[in-house]
Amino acid sequence: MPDEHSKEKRITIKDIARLSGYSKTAVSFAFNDPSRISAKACATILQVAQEVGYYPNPLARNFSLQSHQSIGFLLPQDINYSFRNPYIMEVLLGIGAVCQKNGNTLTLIPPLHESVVEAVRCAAVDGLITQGMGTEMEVFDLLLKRKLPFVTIDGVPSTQIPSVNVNDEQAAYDIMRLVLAAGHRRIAIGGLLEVIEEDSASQSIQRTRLAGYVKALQEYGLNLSSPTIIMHTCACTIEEGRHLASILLNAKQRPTCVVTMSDIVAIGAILAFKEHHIAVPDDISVVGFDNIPESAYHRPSLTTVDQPGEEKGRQAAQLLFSLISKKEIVERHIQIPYRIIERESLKNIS
Amino acid sequence: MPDEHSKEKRITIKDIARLSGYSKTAVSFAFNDPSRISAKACATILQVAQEVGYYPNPLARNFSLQSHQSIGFLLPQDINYSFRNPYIMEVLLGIGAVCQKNGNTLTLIPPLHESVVEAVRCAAVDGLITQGMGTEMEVFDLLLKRKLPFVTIDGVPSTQIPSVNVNDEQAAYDIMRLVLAAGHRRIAIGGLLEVIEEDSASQSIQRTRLAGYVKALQEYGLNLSSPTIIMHTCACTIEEGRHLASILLNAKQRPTCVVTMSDIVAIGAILAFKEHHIAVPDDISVVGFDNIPESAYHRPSLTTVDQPGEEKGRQAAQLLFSLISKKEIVERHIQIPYRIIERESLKNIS
DNA sequence: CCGGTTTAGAAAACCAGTTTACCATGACCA
DNA sequence: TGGTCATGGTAAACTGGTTTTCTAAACCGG
Repeated sequence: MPDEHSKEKRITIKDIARLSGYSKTAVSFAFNDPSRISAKACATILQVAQEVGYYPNPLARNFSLQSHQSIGFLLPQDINYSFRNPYIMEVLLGIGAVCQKNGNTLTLIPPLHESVVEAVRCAAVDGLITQGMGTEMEVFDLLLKRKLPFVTIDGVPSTQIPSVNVNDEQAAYDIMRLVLAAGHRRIAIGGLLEVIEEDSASQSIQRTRLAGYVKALQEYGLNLSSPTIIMHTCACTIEEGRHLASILLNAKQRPTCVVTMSDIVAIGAILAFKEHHIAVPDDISVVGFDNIPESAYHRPSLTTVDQPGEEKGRQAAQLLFSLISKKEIVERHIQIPYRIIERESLKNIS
Repeated sequence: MPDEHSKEKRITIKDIARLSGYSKTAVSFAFNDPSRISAKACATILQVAQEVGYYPNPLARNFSLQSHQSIGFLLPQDINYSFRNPYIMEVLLGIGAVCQKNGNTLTLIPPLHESVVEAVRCAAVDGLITQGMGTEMEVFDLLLKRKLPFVTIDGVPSTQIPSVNVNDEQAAYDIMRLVLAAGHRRIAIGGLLEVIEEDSASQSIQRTRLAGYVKALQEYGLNLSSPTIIMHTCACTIEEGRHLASILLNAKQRPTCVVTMSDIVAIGAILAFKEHHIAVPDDISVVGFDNIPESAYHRPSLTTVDQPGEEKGRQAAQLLFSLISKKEIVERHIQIPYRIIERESLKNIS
């Protein structure tokens, strides 16, 4: 007898029905709607359940109710990528707070077998939130086909897809104007810039921001092809920020300011500059995007765009729960205010 | 007609069976074990499924398989508490990486109706990981009753419960010795110290660490009742760290060193000291525990105990998956090495 | 050409709840 | 005394898959 409990079966609602002398229905009501049965019956059933340690099986219950009591957060890449970014943690915190309030859990959905689509197919959630996804039509099509409600954060606006964003183009415009007004003309831009190829099928928030940068540059007679504008693709990690900086250090003509699309990249860049004894902002200015908490404490503190991640998460989750419960939706496209935060990392050189 | 699709029912395996001319069984095999049916049948079925956009319902599938394809992370308190602590994020990252590798999702389980027990009852997961929970017997009893595999991180060791820890007592001893060797005798200790009341029913990791502190203190002829030792209860948040500092500022005899049980608390304290123009470490030393990434970047950098959160998460998750799959368990109590990290925040005053 | 094995597929059981539809019983009332 | 209604409870249907068991046909060697 290798396992003395091998015969032991899980206790089910049937057992409680048998033990208490009532029906399955009665047991179900005892747990879910006591008013449907007499107080005596309810007490008896709960008593029996208590004694044998029974509680309705969550899996069966969810199946029967056709609900998971959980919403998902789709990780577009490897978990390392998202979790190392404090901005995303802020977003997650906001989402989590709403989940908690609504008695739901929050399911983090990493790519399955390296595939986001596969993960979405199998996602056991009542709805989900994406962050930073461009127009990955395969994913969205699948979600629509599965009739799974979803909300995008930092996705591409102006579609039928419910979204939460700041006005990214305007924010990008504002910060680039600030940079230009500070006298910078040799400017490096770091972001996921493969989108630059004018392939309109691959929209993304980075491109939206780029449009804002361009608008500002044009007011100063510059554009992305100007010889003093350096563009470099760079994912949102601290390492990529370091890498970006090292590239720029070796550039023939070093830029006077690095405009990044993420604070974490900006901080990575600053760390690398420091290691090479390039002073920020005296030798080179750096600006970010997001305003993560660290940006205020960091030395030098970071000039950046404040977008409230927690608030975005909260709003997205609230919208998602509205969609799930088919409540009347007031507004499917939520825009959160942003603020330009001027701090130490941008120096006026004019 | 308010909803033109109101009649529309979800497509099920039955529909595909009917449309393809095969049985439910065949359809199931087509998706899960194509070798059980002919290539032709499989192709036909998948073709039909593709056309109508069918994919097995995850909820029903999980129910049938009696598996959630997900493990849980139990948030012992409000989500704000955990998510604001980078150490816990490190742990989560480690857990998440293993989930991703195993094709599972990671479910964050906040308290349900303010109750952790209730949350555990309803948790739709195959197993779960707790962090920083003391001997909350109600929760553990419930888990055992539900036969839900689980692993504790930073829990109380020396029980039958699978656990992942560093040697907390030894680590606490080591860092306190370092503090004492640096000449400090007026020492404040910040942690969840309600456990000090000798109520052995309420064990916790904080108490384990306290034992290590006491051991070191005794070697210098001190103990927790010595007039120069100040104890103050303090949860693991940056605000509590600030609060701790403000308390100490008003103490009759200010300590020369603050020993905290968490870097986040240490950083909070340093921020508050700074605001009151108390220099760290010149006016007062501070040491932490965890060695979160910020501790290295912070000014002053933090003397602390390095415990690899990500590694702990990874090990715990691996252990949990072993438990779930009933694999032979090599070791149910994993101890991870720690290191004392000497940096700027502790000053030698002897 | 016969008996045994393999293969392809189908029927039915199973997972563990919730919910609908219905049936007693007794009270109340005309 | 018969009709209506409220109460308390039950049987059966339903959620949508997977898996076991079984059968018919194909295959195969002697």
